[in-house]
Amino acid sequence: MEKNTATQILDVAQEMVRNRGYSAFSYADISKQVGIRKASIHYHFPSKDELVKELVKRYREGMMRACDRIAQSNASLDQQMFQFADLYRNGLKDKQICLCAMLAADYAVLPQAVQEEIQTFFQETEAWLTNLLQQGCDTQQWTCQPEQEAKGLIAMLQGAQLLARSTTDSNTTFEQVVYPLLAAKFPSS
Amino acid sequence: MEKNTATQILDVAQEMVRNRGYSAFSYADISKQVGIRKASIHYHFPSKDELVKELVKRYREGMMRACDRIAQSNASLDQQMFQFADLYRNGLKDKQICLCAMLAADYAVLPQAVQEEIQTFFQETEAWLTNLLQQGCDTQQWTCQPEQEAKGLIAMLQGAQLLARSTTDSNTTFEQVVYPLLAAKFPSS
DNA sequence: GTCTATACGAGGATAGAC
DNA sequence: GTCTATCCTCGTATAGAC
Repeated sequence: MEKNTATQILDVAQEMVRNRGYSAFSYADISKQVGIRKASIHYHFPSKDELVKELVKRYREGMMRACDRIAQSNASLDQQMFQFADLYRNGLKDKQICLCAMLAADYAVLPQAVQEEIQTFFQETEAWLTNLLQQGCDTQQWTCQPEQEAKGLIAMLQGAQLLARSTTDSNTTFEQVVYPLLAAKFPSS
Repeated sequence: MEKNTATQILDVAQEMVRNRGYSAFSYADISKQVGIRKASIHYHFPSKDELVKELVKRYREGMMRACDRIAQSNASLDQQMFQFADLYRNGLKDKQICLCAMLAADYAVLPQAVQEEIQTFFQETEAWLTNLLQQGCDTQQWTCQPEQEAKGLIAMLQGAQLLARSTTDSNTTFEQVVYPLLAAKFPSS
């Protein structure tokens, strides 16, 4: 099954934003990779702002679907923790960081609609993780303050991706940082 | 004592890069704030690449001086830990993140000379922090694997700054994440 | 050192033909 | 839906006068 043009545009745009940020990608860049003219992109996405807003929305929804798949699996809580972290490691392919981490850096230059999507992304992710930690708390597997802990973990995951960018062995860096810490914090029961 | 023009340019440029990133600031922006014409900036910094390279160099050296001041104070190891974290919290004024965190995000579009400066920044910071942790290890105050732990802490600090950007109460967010974690990990002796 | 003037390309966006 | 053609603005950078 072939992807429609709008989807192709979003796919290419996503890769570019994650690599270069909001200000450093252009319709011309997309044009080359998708194989249509600049003007044609405006048919699908009237403005750059619109395009990026749709992009973040799609990304956010995909993230929540991935989280829900984890929650609905039969995995133990600590396994779920690691699967969540894996979302970030797998995202790191080709040194690309999380779309919303990149856009959090670019926050000051984003149109308001996009800023709001970003906020929602982090709120939802944090809420999901808080819920997972709360379960571990309830069953006395882990001692923790779920909300703070959730914020801290997300900070570490996003930060680890950022650091990994400027390192030759990016995957190694990420794993070196993240997995030992998780293993220490969330022992399997 | 008045600042010379080159310093004023760097100061303004630093604020702009930390706010908007490498691609989203221009000579025109600096021009307005410093009060000279675009062309005059080229006298001090022939190209944007040169300017940013100097900027990162200055920032890196300032960071190392700040770290050395901490190390040479009479503070206990855990106090030094908190003072190090404070460098990041204080840097967060006006939601500006660490210059090198921003440029780590922009890494893919940076000229090579700047990429190398960034790498050096993180290497030096990590080395300094590793050394501090090693001391705590040696005196058996903390049990830890200094290198991994250093990477993890820096990741968390940079990540916390990033998250704090897209939050209304940025300082609160940062402190909520960072201080409880430090207090737990590095109890005062 | 700073200015004016200018070159030249890239960026986002629109109009109108097909 | 996609194209060509075009507009206008902004970006980096240079030349040369003061």
